[in-house]
Amino acid sequence: MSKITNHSIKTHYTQIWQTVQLIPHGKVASYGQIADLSGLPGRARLVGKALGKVPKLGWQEKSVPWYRVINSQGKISFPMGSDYFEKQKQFLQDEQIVVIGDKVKLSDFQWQPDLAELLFKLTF
DNA sequence: ACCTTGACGGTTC
DNA sequence: GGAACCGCCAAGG
Repeated sequence: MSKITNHSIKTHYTQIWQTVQLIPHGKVASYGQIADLSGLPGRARLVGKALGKVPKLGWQEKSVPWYRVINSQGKISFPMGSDYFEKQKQFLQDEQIVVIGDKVKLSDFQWQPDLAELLFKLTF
C-alpha cells in the first residue's frame, strides 16, 4: 500500500486519499466526483470526512491535496473568511486557479480524468 | 448495538 | 441565485 497508509486507517479512507492524489496541479474535483472515482458513488460526505482527517493525523499539508476538492457548485466548502477557507483559496491561487469570492469556474478548472490513466493507477 | 457527525448533492419551491 | 429538505452511510463515541 502507499506510504500514507497507517495501521489505523480504514479502507474507504485510503481509497479516497489515493484518488485525491491523482488530481493534477492546477485542477479541482468535486467531493462527489472523488466519491464516484473511488468506487463510492453517492458518498460525497464520506470524502469530506476523509479529507478532514488529513490535518488531524498530522500529515504534511500537501501530502494529500485536499485543497483541490471543492463542492459540486464550484465553491469552497469552508465558511468564507475562516482560516481554512483562506488557506484553501491561497493554495488554489498558487496553482493559477482563478477563485472569485468563494467560487471556481468548473468549466475551466475541473479535472477531467483520463480513463486509461485511472485504470492504470487505481489499484482497488 | 444505538446515536451522532459530516469540508456533500440533488430536488424542489 | 438561494434556502429548505431529504437521502446518503462509514466512522467514532
